[in-house]
Amino acid sequence: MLEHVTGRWGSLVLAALEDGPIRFNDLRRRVDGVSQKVLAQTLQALERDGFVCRNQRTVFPLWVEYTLTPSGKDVSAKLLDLITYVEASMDTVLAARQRYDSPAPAENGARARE
Amino acid sequence: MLEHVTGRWGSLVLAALEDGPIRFNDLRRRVDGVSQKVLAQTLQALERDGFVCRNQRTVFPLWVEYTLTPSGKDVSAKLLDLITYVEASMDTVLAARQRYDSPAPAENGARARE
DNA sequence: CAGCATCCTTATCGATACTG
DNA sequence: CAGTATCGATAAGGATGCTG
Repeated sequence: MLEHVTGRWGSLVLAALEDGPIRFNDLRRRVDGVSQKVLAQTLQALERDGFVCRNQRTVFPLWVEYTLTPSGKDVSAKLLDLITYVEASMDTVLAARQRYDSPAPAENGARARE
Repeated sequence: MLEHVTGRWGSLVLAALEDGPIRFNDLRRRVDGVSQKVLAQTLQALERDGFVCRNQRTVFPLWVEYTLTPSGKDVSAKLLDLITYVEASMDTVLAARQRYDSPAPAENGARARE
């Protein structure tokens, strides 16, 4: 169940829902890269868990909009906090990766723990 | 890169590292269900991203311990906030699932519970 | 102890086509 | 528009055996 919210798509969908009600295809465009199949699955899982609310219009023109439930908002806020932090750390992370990927550093006086 | 920290194993590993330095096999026991292969992969990804620090003892008895870096601590804290909230919502979520999974409510007049 | 290499089984995802 | 159904590719994950 944690994976529903922390997983790749779950977190992006919850984040995208932050800005209010949104319809399926708009959401799909917003969450760039998600296929409609996966988006449907993700939304169903989140709805089942009570984090998003599905609101269907049954007369023409018909559409479905999704919103966050109260607990969905809580989760989404915490998620966004995390995502924002991680995005802000991008540069640092990329630098860390280069250090990690580059050839072994020269030996100076410092040693690993003994 | 976000998936490294939000993914199933990444988040659990970061959360497990909250309590301070821990060795590989202890970590493996702590993060219940992770295989050693996946744990090694996860740790490498997190180390590469600069969220965890690997500290290897090169003399006998040899072991490796992992700790959170400063940014790792930040991420871990935010993650733990989320995990704690989600865990606390378990009951609510399970109830929501039962509602979702139960047979469709009658369509005219008689409504399920609303 | 920590971790790599290999094989093999699943789960996940994308593309496509079709329905209410 | 908002999905469902099916198929095939591919990536993730487990089991086992081996190494510094």
